[in-house]
Amino acid sequence: MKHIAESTVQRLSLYLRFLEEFEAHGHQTISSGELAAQGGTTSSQVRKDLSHFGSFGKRGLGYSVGALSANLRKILGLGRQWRVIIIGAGKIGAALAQYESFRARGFKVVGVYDNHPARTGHTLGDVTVRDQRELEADIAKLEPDIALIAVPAQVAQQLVDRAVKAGVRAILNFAPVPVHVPEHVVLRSVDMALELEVLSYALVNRDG
Amino acid sequence: MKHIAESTVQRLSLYLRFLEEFEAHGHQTISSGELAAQGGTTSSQVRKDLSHFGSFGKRGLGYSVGALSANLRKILGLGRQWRVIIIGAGKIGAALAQYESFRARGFKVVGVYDNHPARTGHTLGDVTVRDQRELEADIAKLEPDIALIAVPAQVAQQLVDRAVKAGVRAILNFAPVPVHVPEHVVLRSVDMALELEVLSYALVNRDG
DNA sequence: CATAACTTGTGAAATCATTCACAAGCTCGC
DNA sequence: GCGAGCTTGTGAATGATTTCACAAGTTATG
Repeated sequence: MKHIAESTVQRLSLYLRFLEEFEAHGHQTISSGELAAQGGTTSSQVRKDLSHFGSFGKRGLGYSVGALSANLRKILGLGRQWRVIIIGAGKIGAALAQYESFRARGFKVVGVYDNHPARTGHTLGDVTVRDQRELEADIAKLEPDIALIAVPAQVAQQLVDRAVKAGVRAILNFAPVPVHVPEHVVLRSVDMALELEVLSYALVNRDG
Repeated sequence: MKHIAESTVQRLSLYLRFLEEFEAHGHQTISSGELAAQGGTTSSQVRKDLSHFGSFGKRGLGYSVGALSANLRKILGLGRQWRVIIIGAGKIGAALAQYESFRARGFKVVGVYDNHPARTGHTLGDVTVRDQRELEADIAKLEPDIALIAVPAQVAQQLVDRAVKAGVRAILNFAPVPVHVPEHVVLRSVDMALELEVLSYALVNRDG
């Protein structure tokens, strides 16, 4: 398959959410224009995005809400439950461990790790925070697909390295520092401080 | 000034961090290649990014670490302290209220709001959670520049609308739903569930 | 001073993403 | 069954971003 832009994948994920809302409201079909309006994009964009994966609509009618959701779930790999561990049980890590939208979308937190004795042993959601020294053994046992990194910037890279070495294939980094992973590992980052700086730039440089 | 791509602004923000680290290590100058290596980009990219704003380097030598940081801080609008309010004091909102990297970068949390009686009155960092009914009056008084939205998806849009109507000019949305703002307001979103779905896609569609 | 070794700044080229525009297909009403 | 009214899927055009390639400027050395 030809390479798909990351921005396309993000939009597919949004489309799926709107479809689920539509489904809940009992709608049977939806047009590219309606999907576009929700996500703040254009109908052409929606059709182009979907066209990379096949023909899901009916001309003159639109898309079947149920069928398109099913296809998007398949494309996005959401047919299964993904196993997630969280490294770092500070404020952010703890919040993520209990974040309802993860569970709702099939991402199950199977482990939380910290190296601070005051934090281990406590229960967050339905897992107990364990010592970071258990990380490698637990990854071997629990076989998580994804690790969320929620530790201070200075130690983020070394914990990414440990998780990757132990077999994790995808990393979502929340530490405010870029981290590096080998070719075969998928990486994304959420840098909240950076987002604020982009807002700062926009406030100071109102262009339009 | 010609319009600057958002991706450029994000990179500038990263460059600034590296420069500060370099500064702390006592280095005087840095080349575009060294800056690029840190951020996982190319030296051309670094030079092109900076060239939109002026000529900051010396041929043959590189960039003065101190001078370039100062310029980037000015470009990004980080010379001042920004006032931030957080709407929603659940797990995520509470974690954001105490997030050290915000403060470190000049973003000061001046108010936190929730409509849940069990949450109001508690102190997070150095502000006390107040009732959401105080929102409009407080915005008029505190004049925050930026509002972080950390409420459930169903009520995100209405709180964005209230904040905007009361005078907030920039929104950082953490609710897992797209929200809409008028022309004159700056908006960015952090959608953590969506990030996981992009990872899911990448894991299922290993292309390269 | 001349040369070697670097490094910037920047047009031009290449790549990537979005928008346009329209033929083709479907449904409905009569 | 036919025309009117929609809507998709998609090549072509446009627009945006990144990479390339190199002239020009700087430092260091002898």
